Amino acid sequence: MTMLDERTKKILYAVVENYINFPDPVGSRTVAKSYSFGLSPATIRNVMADLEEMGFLLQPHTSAGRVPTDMGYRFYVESLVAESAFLHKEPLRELYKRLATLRDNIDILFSETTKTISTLSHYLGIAMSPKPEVTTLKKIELLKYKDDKIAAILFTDEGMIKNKVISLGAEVTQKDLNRIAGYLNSEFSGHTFDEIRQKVVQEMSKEKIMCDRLISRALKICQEAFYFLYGDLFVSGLSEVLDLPDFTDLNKIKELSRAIEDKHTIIKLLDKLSELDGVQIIIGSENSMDEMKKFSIVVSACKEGDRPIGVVGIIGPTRMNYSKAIYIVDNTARFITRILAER
Amino acid sequence: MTMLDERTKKILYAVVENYINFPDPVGSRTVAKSYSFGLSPATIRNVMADLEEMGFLLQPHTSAGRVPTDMGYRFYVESLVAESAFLHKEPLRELYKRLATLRDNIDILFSETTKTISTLSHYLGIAMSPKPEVTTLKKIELLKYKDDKIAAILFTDEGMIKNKVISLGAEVTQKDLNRIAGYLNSEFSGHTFDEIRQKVVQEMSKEKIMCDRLISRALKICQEAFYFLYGDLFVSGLSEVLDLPDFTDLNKIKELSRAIEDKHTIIKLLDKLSELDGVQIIIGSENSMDEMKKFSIVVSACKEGDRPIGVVGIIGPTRMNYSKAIYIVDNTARFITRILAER
DNA sequence: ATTAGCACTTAACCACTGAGAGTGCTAAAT
DNA sequence: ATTTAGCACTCTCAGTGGTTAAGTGCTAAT
Repeated sequence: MTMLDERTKKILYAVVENYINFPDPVGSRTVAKSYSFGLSPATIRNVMADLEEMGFLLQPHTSAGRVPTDMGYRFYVESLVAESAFLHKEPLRELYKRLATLRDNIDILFSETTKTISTLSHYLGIAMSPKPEVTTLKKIELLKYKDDKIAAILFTDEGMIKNKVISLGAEVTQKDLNRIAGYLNSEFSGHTFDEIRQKVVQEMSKEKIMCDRLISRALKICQEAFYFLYGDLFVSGLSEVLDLPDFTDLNKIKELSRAIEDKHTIIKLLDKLSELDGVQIIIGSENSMDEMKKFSIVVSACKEGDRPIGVVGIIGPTRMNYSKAIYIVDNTARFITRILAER
Repeated sequence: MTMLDERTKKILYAVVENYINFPDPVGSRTVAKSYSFGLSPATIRNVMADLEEMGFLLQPHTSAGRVPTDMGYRFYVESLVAESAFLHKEPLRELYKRLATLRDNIDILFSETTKTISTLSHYLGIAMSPKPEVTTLKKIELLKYKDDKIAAILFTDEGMIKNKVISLGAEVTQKDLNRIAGYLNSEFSGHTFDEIRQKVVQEMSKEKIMCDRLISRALKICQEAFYFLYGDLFVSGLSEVLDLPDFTDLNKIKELSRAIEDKHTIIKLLDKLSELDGVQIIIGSENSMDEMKKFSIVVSACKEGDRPIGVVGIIGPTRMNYSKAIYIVDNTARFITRILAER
């Protein structure tokens, strides 16, 4: 990381903070006045010119003040994280009370969590249940549904319940289903969905096993049941962000709405992030998705031991109140982690 | 309905259609030219002035052409419906093929349907599963989940599967759960969720019954299970509508996004509409929700016999291609109805 | 090294203008 | 009695120029 002397840093932080609070390019005069450095605007100007040269700031046009670049925000955020500035605040427990009552129904819990996050932050709240790769099966139940159709109910260790209707092509009795379920549970419970998929493919290639009608049927059911299950992504608060001065540009709105409608790419991104610990921050162009290069993401995984059981976070403009965002995300993730652990 | 002579009607329709195709106020010249009435602009002007007086058209400003009012659109749409203009087109079967494969998992079916509708129409696609008032219980299964928690799996005649985790406060064996489920099924299957809720309240007031530990426990489970289940609303295609010239106004976008984020009010509206047959159209100010007074809604219920099993539709600007919208909604609703019936 | 002073740049605002589109009205034509 | 041509009028829109205010970079003095 580039080394900056203390004074230069302070001025950079001042610019960033001022811009976060007031969405106008900030000039040397403003910095000199509001942050009592005991320096004249002229000196500040020199420093700001240096900062611009180094790529931390830029001028929208010659006669305007400066605005942080993504690199500028990054530098600022690193200092926040280093000082854990966001930890010095009150926890939000009060506001989460309602969420605690939803602990047993994880989908609703996550979707409500996004609403809480978005009203708290005035940015987009996001939450995602774990990706199937790491979801471990607790129990599978098979219920006769109608004619040749059965319902497979999958219980995961993370507390999700997924159900899927499967057409078998031939009627099966509930008794048989119970035996099949018993077999599947003994074989697969405790394994991740990914492992199960692989195992199924392996097993199905063995001829001996496939001769057993029951087992072969069981494996086919399994293949169906675990096919194309993915983490659910919840997003809310679009109307919140539309009130921000950052979103007066119609194109930016379009990009954002395209990004959140094409959930797939966001899911992929969050999947990656869900493996890391603590609050993760991605600022503007650091983002690999094109549609997201004008936005920042602040997320944190909820973990049970080492296993991720969900991700919560915020999407907002790069001109985001990172301190507040980190604080909210960190608190929420800890809270969700806690109530899911107590479950 | 106001009586208009044939020529006046034709001119009104011409204005509406032109405006739907080109989003600029339409002038007398344009009408005279493009719709070969054999009339001069001056005559058209007189007629248009009449139409304005009657409230079918209005001028954004003195020197502009005319734009239809909601009443103008209404009159136009009535004529479309009367002639079933939208029926003379090819059915969309090809495009629906993918949807048919999802018939067993109604939530995914509905959410994918909204995507299909929005890409076809370039407006917002909406779909909703039936409200609990009319949803009838097919079967309830109770599964032991963890400690004192059980999972209730509700199968409905409409093909939905809902699950809910319930804390009992005391452990119960799976055997007991099966007996409880048996009791609940014999009592309640075939009834709507609403009826069940009422019945539960009634039963619970009878002292004799509540003495039976099993039954009292069963009723408590039921009360929990059927509490706060509501129809799921799916919406997609926001990025589609943002490309329309009607949505250059940021405020309009805000209103729309507020409306679709506050799903509750839309759900209430669709609930009402789901009881009616055929395509229902609500134009702008006809809408009772304030946030929706600048938009139009075209919906159709999917029914199995008399029972609504879902609603599909479109939300778009009042300057909507109603003919196309009606056509898409009508076709989609019929298609969904059909594949759900074959199920 | 810092700062005061000053010339310079630019966006934002405003008033003004002319072109263009479309109207309503009146008087002529059918 | 309708329809139409003609014309004056109205209003938006895009472009122009001038002014202001903010903020800069540079230079020379501190």
